[in-house]
Amino acid sequence: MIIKIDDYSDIPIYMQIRDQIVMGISAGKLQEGEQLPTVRALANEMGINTMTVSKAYQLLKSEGYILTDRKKGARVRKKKDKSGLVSPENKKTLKRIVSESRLEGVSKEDLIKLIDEYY
Amino acid sequence: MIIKIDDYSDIPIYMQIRDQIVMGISAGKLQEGEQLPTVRALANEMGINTMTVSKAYQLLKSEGYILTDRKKGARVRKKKDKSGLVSPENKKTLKRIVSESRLEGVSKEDLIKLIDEYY
Amino acid sequence: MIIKIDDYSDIPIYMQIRDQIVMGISAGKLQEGEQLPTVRALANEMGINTMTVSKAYQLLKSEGYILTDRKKGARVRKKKDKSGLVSPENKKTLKRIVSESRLEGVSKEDLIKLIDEYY
Amino acid sequence: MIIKIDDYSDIPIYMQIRDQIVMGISAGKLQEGEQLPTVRALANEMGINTMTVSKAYQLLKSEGYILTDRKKGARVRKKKDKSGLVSPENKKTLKRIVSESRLEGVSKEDLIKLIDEYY
DNA sequence: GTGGTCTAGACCACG
DNA sequence: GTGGTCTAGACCACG
Repeated sequence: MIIKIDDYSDIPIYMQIRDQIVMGISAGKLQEGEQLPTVRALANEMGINTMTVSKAYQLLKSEGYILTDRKKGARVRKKKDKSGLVSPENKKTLKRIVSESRLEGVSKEDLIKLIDEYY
Repeated sequence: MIIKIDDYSDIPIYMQIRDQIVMGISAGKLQEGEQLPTVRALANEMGINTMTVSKAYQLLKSEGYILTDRKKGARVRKKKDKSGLVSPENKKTLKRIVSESRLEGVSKEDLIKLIDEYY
Repeated sequence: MIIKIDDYSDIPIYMQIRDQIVMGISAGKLQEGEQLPTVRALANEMGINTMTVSKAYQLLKSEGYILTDRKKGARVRKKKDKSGLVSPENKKTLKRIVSESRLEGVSKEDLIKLIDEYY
Repeated sequence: MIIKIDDYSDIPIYMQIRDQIVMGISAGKLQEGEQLPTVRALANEMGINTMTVSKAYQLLKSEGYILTDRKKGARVRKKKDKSGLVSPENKKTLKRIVSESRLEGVSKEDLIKLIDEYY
């Protein structure tokens, strides 16, 4: 899996890494149990500091997306305890996106199509 | 329209103001041509810095949501040239939200219901 | 509240800070809503790096113990959503402590007295 | 006695082995004088490095839990000179656990029940 | 070789 | 002035 950083984004690098790994897991590009690149390898490859990658991994760990093993590095975790709910933060953001899109003349159907495409 | 600020949110205050005004317009709470409170009045009412409100208004202006006039103050603008498209940024965010929700066990139908509710 | 770091402890500095703040809150030394020292102030006072203090604060934030406000810095948060449960990690540790103490000849009553004292 | 290792725990493997042997002794699963498997045998059985098991045994020896004999291997030691005291480290940890549990809404009685259960 | 921790120092947006 | 982010570089325990 290739991780692409947008240098001009307002989203911090460690968060961009985190987001892309989460999306990779959801899309099945990263299989359950699959090994992630080591902190050093990813930092090297991306030309960024190990601390930044480490921050992303620790966030993913605290969120339950990955597990870290002293020997084998980080692996994708089987997510248990699924809440079945959209987080309050995501709900707020979703509401904002719907509002903005509506004002741009996007139809409800088009938004649903996007959900359908991304799901 | 009442604007509520969460001091502890990660979203900057000026952006919270901007977001709520956009949602207010989309929801019809703020009608086209309707006058917004002056920067000073809103800042006073909310107990925040005028610079913060000013920043929100400038952003809204640059995005085409409002018009400012030296005499009449700020007014809701009739949005013309609607693109009919979801912005690239919003698409990315939507994709992230769908991914996270999916991994939390949220069904596609539940996400669509939210779109339906917010639209 | 004074935070004391044990340089010889195996527990990382940022975790010692975190632990002492949690205990301070529990003991009522830090009241709900009370302001914590700024990251820089605490780092200066303790003679350590701001990143280390920042790490402690971010952990406390992610655990729901504190809130950070752009203006006022960090404050003790009213903990909602109390689980009413001892965490699995703490249960394991408690079990280990009981086992070790038992082998040292500590009576059950003495352990209960400690609980009583610390609660 | 079976020793289970959690590869993803923050507790080092050698410490997990040590902890489980201590708890095994306390629970009577390992009797006084009973022989422990050789370092090599345990390492083989668990599929881990002999150095790791060796480290656990050396720690147990230094703590007075086991005795090692070139001929007979490692045996559970009769713990003499019991201090009758909870170690300072364990006291600190206990205090932290009580604080965290209290803030989670755990009652003192529930904590005492746990002590009762584990003792 | 692995992740984890820490420092010194810098720059940034927010307000 | 505040917290947040990032770098370059170092050292550490674990295995």
